[in-house]
Amino acid sequence: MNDVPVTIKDVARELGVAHSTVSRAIHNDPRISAETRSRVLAMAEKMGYRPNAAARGLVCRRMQAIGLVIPAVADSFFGQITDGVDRVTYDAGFSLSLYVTHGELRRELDVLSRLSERRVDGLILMVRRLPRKLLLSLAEQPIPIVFVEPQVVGLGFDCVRVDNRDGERQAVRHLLELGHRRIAFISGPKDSRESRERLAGYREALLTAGVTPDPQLVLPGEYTEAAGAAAAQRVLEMPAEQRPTALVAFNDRIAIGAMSALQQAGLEIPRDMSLVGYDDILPATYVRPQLTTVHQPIEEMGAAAARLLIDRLSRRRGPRANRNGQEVLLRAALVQRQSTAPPGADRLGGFVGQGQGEEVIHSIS
Amino acid sequence: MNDVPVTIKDVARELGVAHSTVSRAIHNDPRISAETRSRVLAMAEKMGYRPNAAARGLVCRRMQAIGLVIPAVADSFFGQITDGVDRVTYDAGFSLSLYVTHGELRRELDVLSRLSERRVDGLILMVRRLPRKLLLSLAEQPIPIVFVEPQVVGLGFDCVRVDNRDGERQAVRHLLELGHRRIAFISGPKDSRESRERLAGYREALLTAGVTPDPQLVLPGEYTEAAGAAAAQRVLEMPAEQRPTALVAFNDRIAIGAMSALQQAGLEIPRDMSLVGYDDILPATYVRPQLTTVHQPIEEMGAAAARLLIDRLSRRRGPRANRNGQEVLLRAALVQRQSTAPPGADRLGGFVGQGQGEEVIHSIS
DNA sequence: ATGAAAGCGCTAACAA
DNA sequence: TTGTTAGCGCTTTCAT
Repeated sequence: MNDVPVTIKDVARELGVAHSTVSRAIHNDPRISAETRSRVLAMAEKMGYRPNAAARGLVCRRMQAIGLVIPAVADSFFGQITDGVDRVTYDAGFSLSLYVTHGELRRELDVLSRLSERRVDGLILMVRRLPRKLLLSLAEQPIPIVFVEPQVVGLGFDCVRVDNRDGERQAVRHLLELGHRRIAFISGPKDSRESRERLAGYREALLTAGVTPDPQLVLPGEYTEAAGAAAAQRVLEMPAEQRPTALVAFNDRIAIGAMSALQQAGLEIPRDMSLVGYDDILPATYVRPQLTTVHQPIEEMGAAAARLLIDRLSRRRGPRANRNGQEVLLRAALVQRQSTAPPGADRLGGFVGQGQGEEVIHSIS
Repeated sequence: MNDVPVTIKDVARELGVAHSTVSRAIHNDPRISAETRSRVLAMAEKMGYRPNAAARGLVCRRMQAIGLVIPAVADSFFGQITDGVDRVTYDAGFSLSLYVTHGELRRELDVLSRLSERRVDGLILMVRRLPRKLLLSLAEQPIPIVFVEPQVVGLGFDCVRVDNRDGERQAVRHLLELGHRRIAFISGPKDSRESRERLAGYREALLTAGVTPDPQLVLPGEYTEAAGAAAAQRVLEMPAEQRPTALVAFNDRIAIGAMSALQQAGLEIPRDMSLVGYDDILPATYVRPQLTTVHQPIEEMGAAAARLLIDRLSRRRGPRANRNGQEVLLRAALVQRQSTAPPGADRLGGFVGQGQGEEVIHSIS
C-alpha cells in the first residue's frame, strides 16, 4: 500500500489537468465535462485518493463532525442516547466525537473551552447544571448547540425534552389506582431539573387524587443504585404507620438499588412494597420482579437531538446559530411489569388490600 | 462573545510581533525570551485564542485524535471498554472519535476506508472477524492500529487480549468441584475467536477432570439474551438423562437470557440448574440469583489498548506503524455469586447431590 | 531572539 | 469547460 496519502495534486498530475479540475470533478461541479469528470473519478479511485479532512475543514470551516457531551457511556441510559445520536450522524455522513464528563463541571467547562478549536461543527450537550452565566455566553457561540433534557427552555437553544411531569404523573396514578396512598418519591440530585419536574408530577398526581403529599416521603437521592439502596434503608427504618407502601424512583438505577436492598431485608416485591422506576433502561427487565417503570424513548432522544443539530447546521451558521431554537417534546409512558401490585397483594391479579380509591382517576393510555 | 475565532495572527498584530513568534511562544520554544513569551501568553489568554485543530492537523499531519471502532455502545460491555479508552485518551489530551459498527462488515470497511481521511491518528479496533486479506493490508497502513481481543496474534499489530481459555477453565473447574458432570456450553458465534478459545478452555477443564466432552452439550449461540433463551429452550427439551445440570455461557447476556427462560419454565436456579456467565458486566448483579461469572477487567482492556496506541503514536509513525506490536495479556477470574450450587442443592452450602468428583482438581486461586 | 516566507491539501474566486 | 491563483491558520525552515 502507498505510504504517503494521495492528494488531489497527485491525481491532477497523473491526468495532466489542474488540481482544481480534480476538486471540481469530485464535487460534481456542473461546469465540468462529463468525460473529464469520469476520468478524474476513475483515476482518483484507482490511486486510492481520499480527501484530507483537515485541509477541507480548514478552508470550509467545518469538519463534518459533531460532538456529544455526555456524563457517562457505560451506563445503559447514556449508551442508548449515544446509539441514537450515532445512527443519525452516521447516516448524514458526520463523524462523532465523544466527550465524557462524568458529571464533573471541570470536564464540562473543558469541553466548552475547546469549542473554538473547531474540531466539531456542533454540539449535543447533556449536562447536569451549567451556571446561568455560562449558559448565556454559550448562546452567543457561533456553533450550534443542542441540549437534551434541559434547563434551557426559553434561551433560544434547540433542545429535546421529555415530558417528565406527565411521566411521573402516570407512575403515581398507576399506584393510586392500585390503592396505594402512602407513596414515597426517591428523588435525583436536587439541582437537577428533571428531578424537580418529576417531583412536580408526583405531587400533582397525589393532589389530584386528594392525597396530601407528605414531605417526609420525599427522599433525597442521586443517580445510582447505591442511592436507591440508601433510600430503601431509610424507608425500612420508618415506623410501620409512616412507612410507604410504594416507592417511585427518579430513575431505574435507583429503583434497582432499592429493590435489591428491600429484598435483602426480607421484603417481597411487590407484595410488601411496590416499586416504580423511570427511564426503562435495558436492565429493567433483568431484575426479578421485572421493573414497572416509565418508558422514555431514549434512543429517539439522541436521534432527535442529532436531527435538530444537523438540520441547523445545514442552514443557520455564524452568530445566530443558537437563536430561535426548536424544542422537540417527547412523551413518556408507563410500562407495567411485575414490581407493582395493590398493597399487600402478590401480583396485580391478587387480592386487594384496600379499596380502589376515593375517586375515579383517569385511565392510563 | 467574539463572533469569529481569534487566530494567531490577531494576537500577533495586537502585540506588534510576527505570527511565528506567537506560535513559538505557545509551543514553549526555548529560543523565545521569557518576557515575550509571557506577553504573548497573556494576550492570547485575554483575547481568547484557541488553536485551530484543522490548521494544526494539516501541517503537523496529526489531529490529536484517536478513533474507537466498536460493535455497540448501548451494551454494558462495550460501554465499559469505551470508558476505559476515554479515560486514557482524555488524560493524554486526545479527542475520541466513535465508530459504531453494529457488527456489520459494511460499517467496518467503511471506517477503514476513511482511515486515509486522517481524522484520527490511530485506531482501536474491536471487530468480529476481518478477512485475512484485509487484515494484512491493514498492517501496511501508516497509522497505528490496536486490536482488542483479536484474531491477529502474530501479525505485528499491538493488541490486548484476555486469557479466554484460562477464564473458561476456571468456570468449568468450579462446576466440576461442585460435583457437576454434565455441563453444557452455550457458545458465541462460531467464527468468533473468543468463542473458540473459551470452548477450548471448557473442553480442557473437562478432560483434565476425566470427563469426556459431549458434543451434544455444545449449543450454538450469539451475543444476545435471545440466544441464551433459545439455548435454554433446547436444554429443556432434552430428555432428563441427557440434560446438563449446569450451563456455562459465552457471555453474561446469554447467561441472563438463559436464566430468564429457565425460570420462566419453572426451574429454580441454582437448585435445578447452575449457570455461569462470562464478562462480569454491570447487570450481572442485577439478576436474581446474582450471576456467577468470569470477571474480565473490561475497563482496563480499553485503557490498556489506549495506552498501547498513544505509546506507539509517540514513537513509531509511518510505514512501520504496525510492526512488532506488543501484546498485553490480561487475566480473567471467576467470581462466585449465587447462580451455582452442587447439583440439586439450594445454595453452595446446601446438600451435595453427588460426590466431590473422582479426582482432585486444582483449587481456584 | 525574532521576522519573513514557504507550504500543508484543499476550495473558490477570477481569468481565459 | 478548464487553468491560475489566492488564501484557510498553522508550523517550520531560513534569514537576520
